[in-house]
Amino acid sequence: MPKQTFLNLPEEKRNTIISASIDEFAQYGLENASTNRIVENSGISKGSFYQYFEDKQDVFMYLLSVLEREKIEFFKDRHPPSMNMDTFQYFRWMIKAGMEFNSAYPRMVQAVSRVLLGEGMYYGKNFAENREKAAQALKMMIKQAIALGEVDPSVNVDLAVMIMETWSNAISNYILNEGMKQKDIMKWVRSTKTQETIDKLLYIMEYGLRKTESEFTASR
Amino acid sequence: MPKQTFLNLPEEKRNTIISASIDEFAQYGLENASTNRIVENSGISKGSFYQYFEDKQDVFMYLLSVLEREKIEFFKDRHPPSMNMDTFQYFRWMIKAGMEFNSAYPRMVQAVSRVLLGEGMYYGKNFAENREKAAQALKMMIKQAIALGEVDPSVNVDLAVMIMETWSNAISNYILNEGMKQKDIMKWVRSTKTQETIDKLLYIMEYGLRKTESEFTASR
DNA sequence: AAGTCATATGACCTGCAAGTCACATTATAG
DNA sequence: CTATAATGTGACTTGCAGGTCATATGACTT
Repeated sequence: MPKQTFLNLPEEKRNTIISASIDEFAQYGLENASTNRIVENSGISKGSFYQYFEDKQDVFMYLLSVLEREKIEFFKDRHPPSMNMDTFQYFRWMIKAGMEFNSAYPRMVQAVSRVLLGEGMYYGKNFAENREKAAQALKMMIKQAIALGEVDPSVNVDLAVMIMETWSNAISNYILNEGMKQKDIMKWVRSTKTQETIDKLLYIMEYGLRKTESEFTASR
Repeated sequence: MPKQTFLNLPEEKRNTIISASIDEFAQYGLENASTNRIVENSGISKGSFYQYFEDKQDVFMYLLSVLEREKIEFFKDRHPPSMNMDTFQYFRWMIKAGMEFNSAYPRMVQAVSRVLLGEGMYYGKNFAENREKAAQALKMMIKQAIALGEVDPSVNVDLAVMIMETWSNAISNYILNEGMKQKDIMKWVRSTKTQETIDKLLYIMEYGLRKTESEFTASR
């Protein structure tokens, strides 16, 4: 975590540094990020950097914590529209709310996902707990869904977790990548077309790629 | 591509170098791979390395080409068991044959996927064509499947490609990671249990996670 | 004004990467 | 056996990384 010195800084200066760090991580990941470049781009000296942070991983951890705080804040007064949703409806709500959040903090989310998904896998177990937490929540959800008879009970729970994680990441990545190309990402995410794309993707997760008797219609 | 000097080398020496490179890429990816370490671990001198290859990317490209050659060789006399398979059956056969291949060259596949999936996304467009080729084949397959009424025609083709790529990578990664923990990866991949896991995963891709009237039974 | 403390600085250290090159060794040919 | 071409070598250069530290600046106290 950052040292007190950093927290004492005027907000503007803090933001400049954080912003430069986000850019650096988004472009180079954690391992290849350069403190020298961060320092240059935020207009502070090398020495100052090390008076603020332990090292670049410390900066990243701070980023993570900020993102988490923002997420809690964001979800604080957001609740599923109804109490009687099934697991898939709930998941859909969650994904969509997640996309709303992502489009509110696109650069930060991009930087963090790049590191977590790209290097987190191979980067010791620094982030293991981070993934573990999300996985646990999903696991609970799936167990419940099986108990409620919504998910095929013959599906191994851990496999199901893997599948939902994969889907969640894929959708998130897709929306973020496409969204970053737009001029107004939030507007784009909220557009009917994008929402329908998300619906369709989740529909496929739910019912599969194969054409069946009950068909998805984009209009509903 | 490697220089003639490398190709003139006795096979054994070539293999030592390639093997060291695979280990290096598998552990560090392309960007963070060190020619110094490769050179140490293969017992050649720095100078020799640069008489064999342009740089480490050159080595990796060679690895890619070897893998592709081996794959062509491997699939040369492997054909789907029947002519009247639908798209999903064909995909299933393809995935399973792919897993067979992976378990024949686990380290090489691991190194290559790590680089392609981990860095390829952000690494300029050096590998763009590589992905493009696979995507094109998938796209054809899906278009055909839609034409045959096997896949929901309302599904956007590019989305479907993304989904099948994602599934394919997820399964491949899962099997490779689990497989590397086993003492005999090929035996493990061929085991009934593993095959059933693959079947289940593909079944879910096909019919979705939601419990429906027609249920998958592991025994068939 | 003098003293004290937090903050800022950039030259400087070490370490390791990529890549080069003059020279040594070995193979091949005449 | 000698001359020539091919291959092998590792010390060296350059570049940039992470990280340190003596010194400077400036704000606040008394």
